[in-house]
Amino acid sequence: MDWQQAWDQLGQRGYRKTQQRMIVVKEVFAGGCLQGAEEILSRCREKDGGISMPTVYRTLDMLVDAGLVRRVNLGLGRTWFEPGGPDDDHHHHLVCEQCGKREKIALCPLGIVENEAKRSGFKVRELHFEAVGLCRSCAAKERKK
Amino acid sequence: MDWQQAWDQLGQRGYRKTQQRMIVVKEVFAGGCLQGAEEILSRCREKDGGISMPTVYRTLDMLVDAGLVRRVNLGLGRTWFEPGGPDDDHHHHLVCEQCGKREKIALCPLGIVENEAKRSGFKVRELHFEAVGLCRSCAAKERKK
DNA sequence: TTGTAAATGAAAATCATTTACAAGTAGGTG
DNA sequence: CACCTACTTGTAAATGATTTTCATTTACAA
Repeated sequence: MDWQQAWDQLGQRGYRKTQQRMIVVKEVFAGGCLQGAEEILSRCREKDGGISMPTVYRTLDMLVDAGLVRRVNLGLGRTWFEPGGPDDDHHHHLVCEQCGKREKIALCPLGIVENEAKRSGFKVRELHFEAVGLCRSCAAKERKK
Repeated sequence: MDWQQAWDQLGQRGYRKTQQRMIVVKEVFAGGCLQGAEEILSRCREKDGGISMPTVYRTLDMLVDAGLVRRVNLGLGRTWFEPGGPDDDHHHHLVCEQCGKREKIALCPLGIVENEAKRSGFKVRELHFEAVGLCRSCAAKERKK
């Protein structure tokens, strides 16, 4: 999905088509995975002029609500965003607690979780699934100490 | 493990045995799973008198470091703690985003994640794995709207 | 063009968590 | 036991991401 399709979807949901929102939507869809709000803000400002942080957050909220963007939580006190719905090819990460490097991991337990959840009538909306640890090079450095 | 064993372990690690730390350790081990720092603080104050928030956090940090308590992140802007080491019978949760109810889930993908991670030399230390969604009763209410 | 509900930015508020620092204390030493 | 000193404590302030408030502006239906 490109930003224009997302933009149309927002329109269909009754959101007003403002200049600022368009800028944010464009930038989020231009970026890759795991974009921070701060980073999105500065890219918006660089390329397109005035945008405020609250507007970035508000637009991200509506994109997540609309199922156009995923909110990713790595348990490190910050939130990341990436284009794509919850059912798209979402993926998870190995996060190095030393250097912050993030590696994609192919594995996703969403299916089995949904099955398990179904038993108690629980409806899964978001899956937080990230492994924190040490990447190869940081693990090597650690061993030298 | 009961609180006294944990207490001994802290001693063996060279931590000083202060009144305040003992109170916190007692309370954390008296509580169940997913205790918030705020909740731990107030229980400590109720039963044992003066303790400050920084001391609670500092003690929790050392318990986690010592592998006696787990830090659980549900991606909801807060951190939970529960007695038990990372390798004990740790478990994961279904978290209702509406009413906050948390159900244990038997499933744990730690093994397969470790395998997957090993391929790139990544050493897993902590697994964040929680599903957020709607519990049966909140899902029912949602449908009525 | 106009009215109005929705959206905006600046500044302030939140809220969990952490830090700085002065005052207090555990626990080894003589 | 008295003393020393590094480790701990509590208070108050800092932090940092995110959210709210509110006066001003804007999209868009009529």
